[in-house]
Amino acid sequence: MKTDRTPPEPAFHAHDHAGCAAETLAQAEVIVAGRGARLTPVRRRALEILLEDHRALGAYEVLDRLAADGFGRQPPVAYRALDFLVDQGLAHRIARLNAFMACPHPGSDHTPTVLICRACGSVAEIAGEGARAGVDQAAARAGFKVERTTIEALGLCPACQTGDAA
Amino acid sequence: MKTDRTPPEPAFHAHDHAGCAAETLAQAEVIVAGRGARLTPVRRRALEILLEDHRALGAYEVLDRLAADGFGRQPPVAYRALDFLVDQGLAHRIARLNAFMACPHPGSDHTPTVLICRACGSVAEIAGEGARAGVDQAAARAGFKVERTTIEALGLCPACQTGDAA
DNA sequence: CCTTGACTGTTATGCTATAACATAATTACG
DNA sequence: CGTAATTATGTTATAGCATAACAGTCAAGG
Repeated sequence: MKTDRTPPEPAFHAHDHAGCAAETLAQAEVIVAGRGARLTPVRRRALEILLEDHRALGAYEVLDRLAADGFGRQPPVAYRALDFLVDQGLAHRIARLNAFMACPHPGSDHTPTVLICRACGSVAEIAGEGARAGVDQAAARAGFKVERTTIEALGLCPACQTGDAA
Repeated sequence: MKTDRTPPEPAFHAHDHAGCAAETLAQAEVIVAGRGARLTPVRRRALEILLEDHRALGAYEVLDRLAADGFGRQPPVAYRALDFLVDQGLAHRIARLNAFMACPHPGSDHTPTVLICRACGSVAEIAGEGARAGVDQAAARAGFKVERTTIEALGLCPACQTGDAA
């Protein structure tokens, strides 16, 4: 049995994506069940859609896909499924993009840092504990108590640094 | 003449706000002039509006205020003024809130960390260099080249930590 | 059963943001 | 100056993101 976490640089490298998605989905099942919540068909399908690619998808993109699969075609259908996934820690909302991505290693409490490639649009999540510590420290000096952080970086992924650096 | 910067914890404390706003506005004039850009009436007024309070304002709030002052009443009026201010570093967009705040210490190149009080809605900007270093370091391990960061924290400001901590 | 609560679906609406184009003001320069 | 180029303002229209409110459905437990 395989219980170890994806290594801390899961992001922009070629990998067995079908396997990576399947594994994450399996983890999701376990996590949700363990909490007494239900990974219903819409929710599961929404997660599958997010897992198809390491990109961020807008709610309406997800909605279109869900509608095509026979689910409802109204915005709340997508937003509810996505909100559920976010609540369960199975997906993240990317504030800068008003979009959503699957969490590549759900279950562990974490403070994600999201890396967004401005060239190819791919999105990766890395451990943000270092950055989070910096935020906490600076906030503490102002007497502020941090509860949640949004840490996102825009830049160039490894593949896109060759050539189109402008 | 006073050219020194606001100290690095400008945020949630009582202060001479009229003076703080006036001073920031004066700095803005200098900065903009130094770049050959123009702080036109709408732009100046938009900045004044943002400076009135240490809060984040939505574009449409700013728009209403501008319209009341005789400027145009259509969204692009506000968005253009706000985009200008953001470009010049005189204001920041807060991704989490889809809103804007005046930069309390414009002119210096900085990586702001934005602190958002979920209780009173006040917003403060603190130096984010520590957090930024954490982001850069973690990103470098993934081979990602960071260009811009969005670092925002939601929590409780000093004043709101007494009592309503729930 | 049948009640309760959770889930899905709908209609309707509101908020956020930008494209595209017309007019006016400012600046640069011959 | 005066006129061309540029920049800024304003408008209409539309696109994109998100949620409130309500109706019907389904599953689990008493």
